[in-house]
Amino acid sequence: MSQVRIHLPDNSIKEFDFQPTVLQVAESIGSRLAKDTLGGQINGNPEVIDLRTVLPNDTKLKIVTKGSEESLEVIRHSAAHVMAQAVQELWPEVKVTIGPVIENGFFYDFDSPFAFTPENLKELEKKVNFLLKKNEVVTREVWPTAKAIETFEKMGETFKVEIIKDLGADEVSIYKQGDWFDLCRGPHVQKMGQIKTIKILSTAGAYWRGDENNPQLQRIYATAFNSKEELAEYLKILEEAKKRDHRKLSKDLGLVYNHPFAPGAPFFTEYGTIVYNELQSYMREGYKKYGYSEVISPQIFDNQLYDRSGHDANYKDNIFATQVGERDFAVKPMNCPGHCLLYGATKKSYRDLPWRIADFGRLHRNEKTGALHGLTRVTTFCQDDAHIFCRIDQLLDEIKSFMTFLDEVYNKLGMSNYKIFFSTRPEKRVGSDEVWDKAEGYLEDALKTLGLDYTVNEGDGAFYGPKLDIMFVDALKRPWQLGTLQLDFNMPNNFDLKYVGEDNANHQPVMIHRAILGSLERFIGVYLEHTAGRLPTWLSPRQVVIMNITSSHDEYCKKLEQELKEAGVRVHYDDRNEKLGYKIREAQLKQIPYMITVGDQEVADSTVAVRLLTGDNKKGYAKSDFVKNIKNEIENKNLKTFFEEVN
RNA sequence: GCCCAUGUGGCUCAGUGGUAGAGCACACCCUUGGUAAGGGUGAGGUCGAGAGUUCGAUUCUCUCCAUGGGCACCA
Repeated sequence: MSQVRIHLPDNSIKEFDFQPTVLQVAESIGSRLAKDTLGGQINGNPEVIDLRTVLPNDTKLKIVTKGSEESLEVIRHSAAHVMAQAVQELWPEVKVTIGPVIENGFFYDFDSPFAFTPENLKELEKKVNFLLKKNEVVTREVWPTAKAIETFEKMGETFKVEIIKDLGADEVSIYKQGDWFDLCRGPHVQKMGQIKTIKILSTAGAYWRGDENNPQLQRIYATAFNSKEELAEYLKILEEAKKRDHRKLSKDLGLVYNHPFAPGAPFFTEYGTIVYNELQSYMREGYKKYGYSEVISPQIFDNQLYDRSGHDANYKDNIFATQVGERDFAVKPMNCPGHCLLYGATKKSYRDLPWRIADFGRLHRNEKTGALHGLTRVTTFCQDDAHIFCRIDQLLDEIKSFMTFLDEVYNKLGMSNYKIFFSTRPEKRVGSDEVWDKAEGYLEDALKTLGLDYTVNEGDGAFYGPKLDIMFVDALKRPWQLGTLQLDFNMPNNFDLKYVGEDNANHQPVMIHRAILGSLERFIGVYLEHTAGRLPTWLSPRQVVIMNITSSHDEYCKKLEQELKEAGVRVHYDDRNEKLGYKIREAQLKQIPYMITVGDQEVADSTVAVRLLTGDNKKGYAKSDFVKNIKNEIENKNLKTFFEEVN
C-alpha cells in the first residue's frame, strides 16, 4: 500500500503505510495526546467522529481531546451507554431503546414495567458512577445485520430490533463495554474512566419515536461534563434560571395571580396591569409611526366564520365553542377571520392598499391541559396583532417596514439578540401547492433582498401560509419565539377579498399576519426572565419609593411625592414607622428602581439621597434635578436609570 | 391528552392513623431608628375537592381539579 498522508491543523503532515485510525494518528504524535484523545473532526466538518474511525489518504484531521467543547458530545454519548448498562444491571427487566446527546446533557429512553422513582434515580447515580470507576475499555465491533437482529431478538430487545430493521443496512456497529453492548454509531470514549462524573437529573414520560400513538417510555435525563467544576457551574446556571422563572418573579413582584377556577388564564393585578398597559401604549406609538390603524372586533362569532376561514377544519380542538339555541358560536382564537370580514365591509381600491389594521383583541384558545405554562402558554391572551392587506408588489416594502419596526422595538427593550427562522408549508394545510410555492417564494425573496440572515424550518409554517419567526435569545441564552410574520394567500381567497386595480379589474390582495411582541402575556413572561424582574423605569409598576427617616421629615416627603406625581411618576411615600433598613429591603425585593431617602440633611439643603437597585448611593442630589431627570428618563423610555446613562 | 411528582393559614415550608406547627406577611402596642429584616402581643387553617377503608383520615386507597418536570400539541 502506498503512503497515507494525514493533514493536521498546524499544517504538518503525518505519513503512515496503512490507513490509521484517529487514535493511531494521536499515538504517532505522543502518548499523552493519545491518552486524552476522545474523537476527531475531519475535513473541516464540525461532526465529531469516533476515535476508532479509519482515515483514508489526504484526510484533514483535528483531534478532539478531553476538556474541549467538542469532547462533551463523546463523553455524553458514552455516558448514555453507561447509564443504560447501570439500569439493566439494577433492573434486568428494563429494555433499552435510544439515548441521544442533547444540549447540556443526554437522555436515555427505557421500556420499563415500572416508573422510576426518585429513590431509583439515587440508586442509579451511585451505580453509574461505580461503573465509571471500573474504567472498562470500550470496543467497537461490526456485525452483519442478521446477527444483530437475532442477538437482540433473543435478548427481547424489541425496540433495538425495530431500529436495526429500519436502518436497512447490511451491517451495523456495536459498542461494548465489559459484557454490556449496544447498537450505536458512536462516537465513544476509549475507557469509561474518561467520563469524570455523571449527574442524573430527572425522569419523564416520552413517546417511542415521538409519536403519541406509540407506547410511552420512561425517559431519564442526565448530564456529564469534563470536570466536576464544570458540572457545578452548570447546576449553578440551572439555579439561576430557577430564580429568574417568570412564574416566581411575577408572583413575588405581585404582577400576576392565578386561580384554579381559571386555569391558564392569569389575572393581572394593579401592578401587572401597569406593565401590560405601558407595553400596549408603546406599541400604539409605533402604530402611528408605521402607518397602522387600530380596530376593535367582536369576541364571539357565529361558527360559520371559522368554517369559512378554514379554522374549523384545522383548529377546531382549540376553539372554545358554545351553542345558544340552534346556533353554534365560537370565541375567537385569532383576529384574522374577523379582519377579513372588516376588509370586505367597504369596496377597496388599489389606492387604499396597503391597509394595515391592528387589534389588541382578547383571544381564547383551548389548549391541552399539559401545555399550559405560566404566562408563556395561556388560554387567553392579547397579541400585538395586525394584518396588512396589500398588493404583491408591495410585499417587499411591507416586510422591510415590519423588520425595521421590530428592530426598533427590540432594541428599545434591550433585546437586540434575535434570529430569524423561515418556516415552510406544514403537512396539515389549506390551499394548493401552487399558492404555497408562490407564498414561500415571495417570502424568501424578501429575506434575500433585505440581506437578512435566516434559518429554514421545513414544514413548520402556519396552516394558511409560510412565516418568519423571530427567535429572541435572552440573557441566559435561551431562545424564545415572540414576533412573527406570516404570508397568507389563502384567507383572502376564502373570504373572496378584492380590490379594484388601476386596470379597473378586480384583484385579490395578499394578507400579512404579523406581531412584534407576540402576545403581551408571553412577552411579559419572557421579559421578566430576561431582566430577572429588573424592568426599565418606564415599565416598572413602582418607579420611586420615598422613605423618611423620622416623622419629622414628613412634610418634605409629601411635597416631593406630590411633585413627582405631577411629573407623571409612579411614586409611593413609605411613611411607616419602620427602620430605614427594613424599608430598603422591601423596596429592593419589589425591584423599585429609585429609592429615595429623606433625613435632616436632605430637608436642610433641598436634596434627595438616591439608592439604586445595584446598591449604589448618591447623596445630596438636587431635588429639582431628580424630578426633571426621572421625568425625562421615563418619557424617553430609557433602558437604564439616568445615573447609569450618564456613566 | 399521556407518564411521573406535588397540593397544609396571604407567601415559603415542617409534621402526624387520634381533627395541626414555624418563619415571613397582616393587626395592635412599644421603638423616631441613615441604606437588605428592632422588640412584644394577637388574629388567621374543616391540611385542594369528592368518595371509600377504618372505632377514628390531613395522614391509607380511588376519582376529580390544579400546579410542577417532561412528552405530545401549538404557534
